[in-house]
Amino acid sequence: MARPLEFNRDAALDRAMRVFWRQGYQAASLPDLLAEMGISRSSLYAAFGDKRGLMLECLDLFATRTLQILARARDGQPPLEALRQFFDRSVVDPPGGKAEWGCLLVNTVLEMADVDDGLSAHAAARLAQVQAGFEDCLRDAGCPPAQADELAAFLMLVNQGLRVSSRRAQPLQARRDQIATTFRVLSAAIPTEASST
Amino acid sequence: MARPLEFNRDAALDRAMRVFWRQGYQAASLPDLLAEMGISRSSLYAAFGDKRGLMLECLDLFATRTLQILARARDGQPPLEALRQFFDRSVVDPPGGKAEWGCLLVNTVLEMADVDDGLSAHAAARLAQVQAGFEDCLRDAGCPPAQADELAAFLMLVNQGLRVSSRRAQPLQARRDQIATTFRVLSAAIPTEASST
DNA sequence: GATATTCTGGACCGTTCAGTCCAGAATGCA
DNA sequence: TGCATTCTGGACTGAACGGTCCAGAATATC
Repeated sequence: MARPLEFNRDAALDRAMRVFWRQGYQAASLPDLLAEMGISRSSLYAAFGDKRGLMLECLDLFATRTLQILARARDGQPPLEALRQFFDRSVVDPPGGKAEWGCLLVNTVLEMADVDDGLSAHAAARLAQVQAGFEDCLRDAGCPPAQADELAAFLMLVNQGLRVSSRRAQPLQARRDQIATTFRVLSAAIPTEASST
Repeated sequence: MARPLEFNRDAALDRAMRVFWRQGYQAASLPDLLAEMGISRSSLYAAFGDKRGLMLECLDLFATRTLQILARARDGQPPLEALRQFFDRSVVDPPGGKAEWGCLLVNTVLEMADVDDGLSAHAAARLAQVQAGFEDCLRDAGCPPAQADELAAFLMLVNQGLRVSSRRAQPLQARRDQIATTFRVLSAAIPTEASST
């Protein structure tokens, strides 16, 4: 009944996600977050509980966005080509800056393992959802279930590796080559109609 | 000329490396390190400068050990089989506990990117040395130079991915399968005499 | 055994952290 | 216009951080 306005919660969450994405959970201080989100301490604690709760929501948001990117790539395109496009996009799309930030889920799994197992496990679970998305895609491409499972795990392996590469100083072309190698090698292993090249 | 004894510097460094390996740079507090190393604050600062200097030495130690493992695997064994053994060992060898800690270099590249670029770059440079070791191995296996470069990058990609997997809750068998898939797929791509399977 | 030199335990420092709290600003309703 | 209610900036708190310092323990030489 009074002062119904706040800030835009979704926008603030999006900003917070970028801070965690770039700096990691521990190095993202409250002042860092507040400055980027453009709100004050009280507002953050009222809206998100605490730093850890905010992080959990950021992990969910990141996973949702990742799954959306995959779903969009699948729209009206052969499944293998969709996967290739997903990987290409993941390497080329810097969030705005000049340097890549990798994958928030991968970053968090590594940073928080043996530090906050709950956070690490939460990120790992979201990563498993993405892997399930790969598997779905491969079944669509004609893989028998057992092989779809195996190759989805392999694709997740490559995805994880790429996200590490993107935080090393490697030039963009090197990562593109790694993707090309992966799909060249992968196409040869799939007994269905292969994608281009 | 007086009190020449200290603690064993190498042993202390080895202990410190394990703490950084398990917990990461930021979460490893001085009390954590001192307790594990069994020395006191003064001794640490006298011997290693500061926390960051200690970390740099730990990164070097880890890289040296990793290269030694690869060199030992190459001894009297076909190069491709040596690579496979290197990966198998890296997955099976837990440092003592029940959970895997991944790779200190990979962990550090991710954790410290955009937080302490110097540390991240140092770890990345050591990772490049390991990649050069892969490349050397592949040339030995009969790969032409250009392909050795490409496949070494691919192997490093897989290595990075595996180190992430090992910090997720995935069962050991899943990671073994990922390695098997990788080498099955890799063998098909090498135009030399392939390794077993 | 005395002394000079080096090492070590632990108290101490300023800084920064995540989280709490309250006074005051802002708004919907009457 | 005035009140009830909700939001917000910023001061504040206790704890933990990395790093410094010094008094005292320990030893090689004489």
